[in-house]
Amino acid sequence: VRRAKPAVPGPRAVTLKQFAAHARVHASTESRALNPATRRLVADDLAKKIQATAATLGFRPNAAAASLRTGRSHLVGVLLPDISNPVFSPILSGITEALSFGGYSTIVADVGEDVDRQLRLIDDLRARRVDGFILATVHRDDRVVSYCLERNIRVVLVNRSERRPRVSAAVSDDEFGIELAMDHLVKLGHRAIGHLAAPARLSTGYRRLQSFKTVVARLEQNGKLCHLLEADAVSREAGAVAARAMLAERPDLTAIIAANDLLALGTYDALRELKLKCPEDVSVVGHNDMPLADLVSPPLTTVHIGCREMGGEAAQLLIAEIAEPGALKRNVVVRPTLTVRSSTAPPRGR
Amino acid sequence: VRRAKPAVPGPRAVTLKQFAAHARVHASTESRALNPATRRLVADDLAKKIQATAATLGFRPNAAAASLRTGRSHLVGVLLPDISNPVFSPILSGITEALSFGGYSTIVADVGEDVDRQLRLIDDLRARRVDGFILATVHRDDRVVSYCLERNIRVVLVNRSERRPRVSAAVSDDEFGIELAMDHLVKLGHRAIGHLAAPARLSTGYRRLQSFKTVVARLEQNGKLCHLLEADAVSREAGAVAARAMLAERPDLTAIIAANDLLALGTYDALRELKLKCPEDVSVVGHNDMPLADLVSPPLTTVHIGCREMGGEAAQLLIAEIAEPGALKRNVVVRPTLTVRSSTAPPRGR
DNA sequence: GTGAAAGCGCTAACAC
DNA sequence: GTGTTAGCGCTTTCAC
Repeated sequence: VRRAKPAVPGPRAVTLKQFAAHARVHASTESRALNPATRRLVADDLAKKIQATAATLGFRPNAAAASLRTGRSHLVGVLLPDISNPVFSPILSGITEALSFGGYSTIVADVGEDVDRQLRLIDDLRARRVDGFILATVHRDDRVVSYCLERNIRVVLVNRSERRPRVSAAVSDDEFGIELAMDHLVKLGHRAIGHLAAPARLSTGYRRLQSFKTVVARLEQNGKLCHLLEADAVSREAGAVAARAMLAERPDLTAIIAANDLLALGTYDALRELKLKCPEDVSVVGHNDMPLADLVSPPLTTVHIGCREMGGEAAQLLIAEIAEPGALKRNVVVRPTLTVRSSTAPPRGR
Repeated sequence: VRRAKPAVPGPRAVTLKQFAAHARVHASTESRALNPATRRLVADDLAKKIQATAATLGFRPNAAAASLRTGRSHLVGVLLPDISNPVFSPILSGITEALSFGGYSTIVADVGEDVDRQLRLIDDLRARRVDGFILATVHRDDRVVSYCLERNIRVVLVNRSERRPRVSAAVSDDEFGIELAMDHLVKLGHRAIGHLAAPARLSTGYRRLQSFKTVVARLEQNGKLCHLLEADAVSREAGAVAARAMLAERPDLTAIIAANDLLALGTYDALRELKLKCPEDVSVVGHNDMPLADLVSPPLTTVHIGCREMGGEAAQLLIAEIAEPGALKRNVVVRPTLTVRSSTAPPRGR
């Protein structure tokens, strides 16, 4: 951190005291009238009058002073692994909407996968006395979560979750999503299906992979027809690398289920290189239905997740956690659906 | 705003005073050693020792208390018109990176186009004593900017700018971008070119449109061959509506320059409906080169803007503005390039 | 239902 | 170069 110039202090704003004097009431009364939690302590008509003048004159009490006094900030930190992954737009949008409805502002940090950086950011935001965190970054066994738990920091998870249910989380039903994808492909006639998994350290990678195995077993078909490969990262590039490797080893595959849309797009890249056509030669299914998934070529068949909804649920979970830190941890699971577009078709020769 | 439950206060953390006692120094010395701006007031070895222990024990002074004392918060508010527009990912990423390097955290608000909502959010964040704002929302004549100027709030603009140079801004060279697009199409042999403009209340809409007119005039070609239409909004849907109208009126157009990528994607939708092929029947050029522009079908030829860089520049401008509020306003213009992909080709019959 | 007063934790002017 | 002290603006206990 570099601090270039000594930053001139901003203009001092009107204080509660000044404003109260103007309205001919005591600062305490003013404070009580303006705070939703204490408003009922003030005579109803007086409270209304105070709120009205505050609204018209645009007076807002200094949040830093309030925070110093109360130990709470109405600020929430959100840690994202990769803001340029379009799937986080609707998640973030759902989070901020629900939080702002609850009176909270959101500080977003794009921290990447580096756990030490994540920890540093947690400390930065803790110095700001944020009331809690929403993590979209967690591994199945996450040091950041441990760190928060040890320090009594309120935290919930979104999209990804941990192996152990130590904290509340809002996630999609990963197993069911893969079932939807598999059912769809099997109905189309595919038998040699590959799964391009996300790293197993991520719940989305792990659980979708497990589900794939389960479904393969349940179908009682020849498991050898299917194939598995884990990508090194969640990105288009990692998807391309993994898909290339998978198709090199198993050129007989007629369909690939990617653990998410970015990996699916990487698969597109690999297919293009290999001069294979999608869906004619290989069908591809994604996961998440991120914005623009309908516009890529071919439009991507993918497991649709209600991301805004999931973000909103995570926000609610955090608000509940802040209100009652000891309460039981909850797991909110949103049910995905399959959005069929043009990247899937019956296999060649049918 | 609803406040559900009375939110239990978080655990009180270690104070500067306690921590100073632990290190056997006075709180003032501790404070000075920990603050980059006052570190030089403390004996060098002592400062180093204090910083080291603070780092290992993870001590951070309460930012709310510091903010109350200094009137500054090292918080910046960023107002976006539409977080789900992928072009804002790299802009935001550039902003937060540069700001965090300067010691600032970022509060992002997705406020839409509603000016009253924007004003309300400005007030919310002002109550938090943010040190300044970066606006990606402005109109060519913007009430929010006026509001900030009247109240001495530090503010800079990104991506869009105002008609008058009242505040600093980081923008792309809109005129040059259109020139690049036009040159490209003309070289391919197009003569009947349409421009799908963004709303003229936005600088990007206005300036790209003006540039289109200028270039048409300069080419001394038959201006009547060209065509203009302004979309109602910056969205794929508005782009589809406008493109449909444009092609209904002028079926002879062989190319369309959209004022941005979302409008270009809407144009794709319209072409698909009309059973016209891109680029065979109609070439399309976008603007911004947002993430995934290379993956849509066909891959979009578009004016590439260094969005991360632009966001970073905006952050620098705000940091300068905070340090020296009276200083001359600056306009940082990043120069775009043309990224040619597959949505442009020579017109039919050549 | 309203007023008085203390104090949250920090920084910066001042004293030495 | 370090210590002392006052006070930023709010909330909340207590008194009335």
